[in-house]
Amino acid sequence: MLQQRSKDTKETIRLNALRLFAKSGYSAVSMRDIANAVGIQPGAIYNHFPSKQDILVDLMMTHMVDLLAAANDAMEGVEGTRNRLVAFARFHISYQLDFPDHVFIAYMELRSLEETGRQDVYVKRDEYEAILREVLEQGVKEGTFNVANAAVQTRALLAMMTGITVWFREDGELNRDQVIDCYVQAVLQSVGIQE
Amino acid sequence: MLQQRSKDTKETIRLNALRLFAKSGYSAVSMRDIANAVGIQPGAIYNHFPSKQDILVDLMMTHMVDLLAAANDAMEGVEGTRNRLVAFARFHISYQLDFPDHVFIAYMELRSLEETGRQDVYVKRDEYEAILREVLEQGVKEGTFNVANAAVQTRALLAMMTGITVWFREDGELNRDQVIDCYVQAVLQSVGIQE
DNA sequence: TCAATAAATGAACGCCCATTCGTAATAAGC
DNA sequence: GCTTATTACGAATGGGCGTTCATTTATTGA
Repeated sequence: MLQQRSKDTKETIRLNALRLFAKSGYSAVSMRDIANAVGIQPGAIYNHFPSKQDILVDLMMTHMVDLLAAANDAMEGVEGTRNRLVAFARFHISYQLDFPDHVFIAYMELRSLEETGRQDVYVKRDEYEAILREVLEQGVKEGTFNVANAAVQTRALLAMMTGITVWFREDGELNRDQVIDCYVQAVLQSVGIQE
Repeated sequence: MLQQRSKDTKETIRLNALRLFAKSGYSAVSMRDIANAVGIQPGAIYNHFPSKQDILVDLMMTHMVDLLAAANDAMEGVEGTRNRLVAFARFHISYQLDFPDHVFIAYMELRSLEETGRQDVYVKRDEYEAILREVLEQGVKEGTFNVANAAVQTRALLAMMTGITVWFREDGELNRDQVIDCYVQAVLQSVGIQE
C-alpha cells in the first residue's frame, strides 16, 4: 500500500476534524473517524496532537484568533457609527458564510472544552463582542441609535447574524448578497435607523 | 437497599435525560449516566424506552407539540399585526427562558436524530416558524412593516430571540422583564416600527 | 389471596473508545 | 550514502458503550 508522508498531515487532520466535529459534534466523532477521513491509522494522529481534546482547543483558538484579526482588519479606517455598524454586520455575516464549520464549533463546543482552554476562548469571544458593543455604545452616545441596552443588543444581533448558517444554502432561493442585504437592513432598523 | 418503584419512573428518566442532553449533548451522555441520575440500573431504562434514540425523539416531539400549542394559545384573539408581533415575541422569549433545556436540545440535537423522527420534528418546526412568518407577511401587505423578505426576517428574529438563553441568568444585571423589553424593542424596530 | 403483570436487578454480550508503544518506513542533513 | 529525527503502522491496553436477558421483586386486579 502506498504511503503518503507529508508535512501537512497535521493540517489535513485539522481540516477533517473540523468538518466532522461540525457535522456530528465533538463527542460523536472518534479518533478512528478522523484517522479514517485523513487516511492514516488512529495512532498516527498522536504524532501531531497530544490528544483529541487538543485538536478541539487548537481549532477553536485558531478560529478565534483569525476571526478577531479579520474583524479588526475589516473595521480599520471605517468612520461613523452607521458605517461601522454596516461594516461589522457585513463582515460578520460573510465570515459565517465563508467558514460555517469554524463558527459552528466555536459556538457549540465550548461545553466540550475542559477548563484549560475554555477561559482562553472566552477572552477572545469577549474581545470580539466588544467590537460591536463599542459601535452600539458610540451610536447611543451620539443619539444616532435607539438602543435600550448596548450589551443586550450586541448579543441579540450576534445571535441573529450567526443563525444564518443554520438555514442558508448557496443554491437556495436567494443568493448570498441578497440575504446579506436583508440582514443588514434588519440590523440597521433594529437600532432604530430607517433604511 | 431500598427500592423505589413508581409509575413516574418514565417521567424521571425524561427529566434527567433532558437535563443531561442539554448540558453535555446527546452523544456525550450514556445510558449509564441517565440511569445513575435516575437512581436505577441501566437495563431498567429499557422497560420505559426501547432505545436511547427513542428518548431523544420523545423529548423533541413532546417539546415541539407543547411549544406549538402554547404559541397558538398565546396568539389567540390578539388583533393587529403590531400586537401580534409583540405577543409572539413575548411568548417566544418567555418560553425560551422557562424551558431553556427543551429549546436547546430541540435546536441542537436535530443532527443526532435518525431519519425517522427528524422529518416529524421539521414539520413541527416549520409550523411554528409559520406563525411568525404570517404575522410579518401580513404586516408587509398592510404597509405596517418594512421588511425585505419575510421568510429571512422570520429566521433572523427567531435566532435572535432564541439566543437569549445562551447568556441570560436570572441573577444577572438585568431582570427577566427588562431583558424581554430590550428584545421586544429590537424586534419591533427591526421590522421598521419606531418605539 | 393469589395469579398476572410491571418494573427492577445485576451480569453479560460484542463492540468501540482514547491512548500507548514497539517497530518499521520515510525524509532530511551531513 | 549514512545517520538521525519524523512519521507511520499495527497490535494491544483497560475501560465504557448500548443493549439483552434470566431472574427477582413489587404492584395490580379478580
